[in-house]
Amino acid sequence: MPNCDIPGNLILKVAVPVPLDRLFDYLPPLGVNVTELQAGVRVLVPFGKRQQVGILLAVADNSSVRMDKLKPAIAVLDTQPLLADTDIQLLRWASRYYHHPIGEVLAAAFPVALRQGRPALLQRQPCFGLSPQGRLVAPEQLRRAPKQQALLALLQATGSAMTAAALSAYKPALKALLDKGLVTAHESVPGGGLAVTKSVLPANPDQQAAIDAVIANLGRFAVSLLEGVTGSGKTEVYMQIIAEVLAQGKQVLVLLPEISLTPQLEQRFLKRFAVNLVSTHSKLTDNQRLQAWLSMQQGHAAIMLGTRSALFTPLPRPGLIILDEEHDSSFKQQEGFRFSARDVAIARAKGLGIPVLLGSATPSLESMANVAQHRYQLLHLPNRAGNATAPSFQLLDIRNKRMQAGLSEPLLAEIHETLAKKQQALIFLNRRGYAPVQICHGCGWVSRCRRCDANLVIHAADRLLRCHHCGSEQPLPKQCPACKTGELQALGLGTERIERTLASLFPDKVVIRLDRDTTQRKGSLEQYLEQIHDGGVDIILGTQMLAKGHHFPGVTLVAILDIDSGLFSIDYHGSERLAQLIVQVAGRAGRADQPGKVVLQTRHPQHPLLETLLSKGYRAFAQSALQERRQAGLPPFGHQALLRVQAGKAEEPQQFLQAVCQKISELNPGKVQVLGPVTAPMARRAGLFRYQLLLQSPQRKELHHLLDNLLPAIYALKEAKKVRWSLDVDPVDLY
DNA sequence: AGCACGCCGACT
DNA sequence: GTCGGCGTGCTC
Repeated sequence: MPNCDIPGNLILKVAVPVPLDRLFDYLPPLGVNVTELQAGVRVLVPFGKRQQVGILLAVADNSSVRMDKLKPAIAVLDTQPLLADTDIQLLRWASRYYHHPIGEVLAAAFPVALRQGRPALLQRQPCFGLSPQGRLVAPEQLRRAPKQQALLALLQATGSAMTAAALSAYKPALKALLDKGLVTAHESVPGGGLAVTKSVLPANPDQQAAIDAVIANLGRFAVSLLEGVTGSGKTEVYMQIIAEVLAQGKQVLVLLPEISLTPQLEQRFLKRFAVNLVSTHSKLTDNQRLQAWLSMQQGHAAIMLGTRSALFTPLPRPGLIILDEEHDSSFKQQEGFRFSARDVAIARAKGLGIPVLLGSATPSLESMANVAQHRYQLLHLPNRAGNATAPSFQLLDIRNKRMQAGLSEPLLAEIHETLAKKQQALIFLNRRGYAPVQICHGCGWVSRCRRCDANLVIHAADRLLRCHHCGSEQPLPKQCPACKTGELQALGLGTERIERTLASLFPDKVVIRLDRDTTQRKGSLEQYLEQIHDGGVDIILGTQMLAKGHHFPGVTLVAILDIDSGLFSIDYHGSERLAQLIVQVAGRAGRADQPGKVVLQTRHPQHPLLETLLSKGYRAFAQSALQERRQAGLPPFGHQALLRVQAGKAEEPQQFLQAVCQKISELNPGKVQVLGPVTAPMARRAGLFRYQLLLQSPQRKELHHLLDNLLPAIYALKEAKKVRWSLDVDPVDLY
């Protein structure tokens, strides 16, 4: 009955950023020539009682909505599409693949300012960069960059000789390039010209092979995995490939897992490349992010450096996508539109017909499997650059050993020895706070969170008990809240406690703690890193963040205090993460003249994971872990989707998942396995009861076919209205 | 997700 | 008599 043709009327099909997986139809705004409207422009539309900025996806001559329900759009906000058709197709594909509403998926491709309807206006003003000398330079100096680029192209085209005329036209650009070491001037040639060549920058044979392999792929789709140990010179490989892409006049997108790594790489790139470079991350203002996005979208910038959300930046001259530290789980968005930036980057490159370069010292098991199946090309950098030797590992069996606050005596001896040689020690413990729980020795009371299935962590410096899951906190009790008489004790270890122990054991040494609590203040991490590099620190202690990217050349001893929790994780990703963590943390140590030593404290020295990893290396570990995954039918050999639910009363998620299971059985899922419903590993969090249902199939197609039919049914369930639910396709975290 | 409407308890 | 609690329903 609905489908009504409206002769002579054209209908706008608009994606609106609301959690409803459909398009909304509008009449064109008054006075707008509909035939000139293109998909990819923003439109301001009335939506219920409010206004929304939507994206026009199509103009049609019919609507399935009754004519009297159609409202005219308020305004068209752009004269040109902000997204290219290939990117709209990519986003529509991602919406289907992740089963996430199209309007929200499209919104994720835009910087906040554009989502709010601000004009897509590129300003020239707020761009600053670093000069080769590391000084902040103003816009005029940066504006020279296109000339430098043109000069490089000229040299490429004409060989080496520059005429006197070209020399005078490009004098400042040439000087800049000489300063950067990108060109070498040889001698004067007759007529007042100059012989200039592009410098051959140093690359060892492995690096050169990797560079050549990726350059050979330019202009077509291919995925390369650059497996390079820490210090093997991955960045140099990236830069030489980027130089070639830039010489071809194309753009490069570089994705990184963490904002703390962006400035480092940005400085190296700015020193090297004579082109406009922009970077984007969450510490920038909305307008700064808008400007970075627009300068890429309008082709002014040639390189964009950014985190996950930068993936969708429009590229009018796409050349290459690089995704560094590809194993890092922060490439998976963990809320809302739960996409994998790695997987979507590959889909995007395929659509654009360009190569993707994935880099890691510890590639994900998925990528290793793709190499084995010849879907990805493996490029290997097995050696550390500059003769640096790989660190040696030592498993320290701490069973029945005397410990001082988590530090065994042999480890303390190692630390003493290292400090005596004026070298630095790095100590890793992935638990912040003073102690993970407080307990009453008299009555057994424990510091439990009232809203979560978790303990309150002692934060001694703040004199607080704090929940790491919901953030609630209370003053540190001085007497037992239950029996009032028993002695309160701190149970277990956190970085804060280790810090105190180290300070008392090494009173004349400088100990620095790096965790979320000490680096919350903006710029404090950078300050600490500088202090460490200047050598004013003897012991570096910290969590996760030590494992990522930063190199500490003065460190020769690395200790991981507790690896056992990773050995027996409930999530099957645990062993992969532990192996990556061990190799990554180990990579922080050692330099050319001083090989590093890595000490792992464990009560399970015979654990097969450790034996394989330490005696045969990461690749052998990955192979055996993949073998286990294959036997268990787990990813990447099986495919998963996780339905999570939470609500204020325990019955509501239960009833919801029961109804979902009923629907699944009606839809006859074939080979799709249904695991659950079960309570989530943390059954209650922030006062909400949490449950989940895992769907798994050996065939991706079958799983997605089921989801295609199941999702509309879930939206229609009356039980769905009482809960908060979300679907996670290819989950990397089963919590 | 917002934002309405709508029908039952404690306040000026 | 109203203010406001959050259940249910809709958004072209």
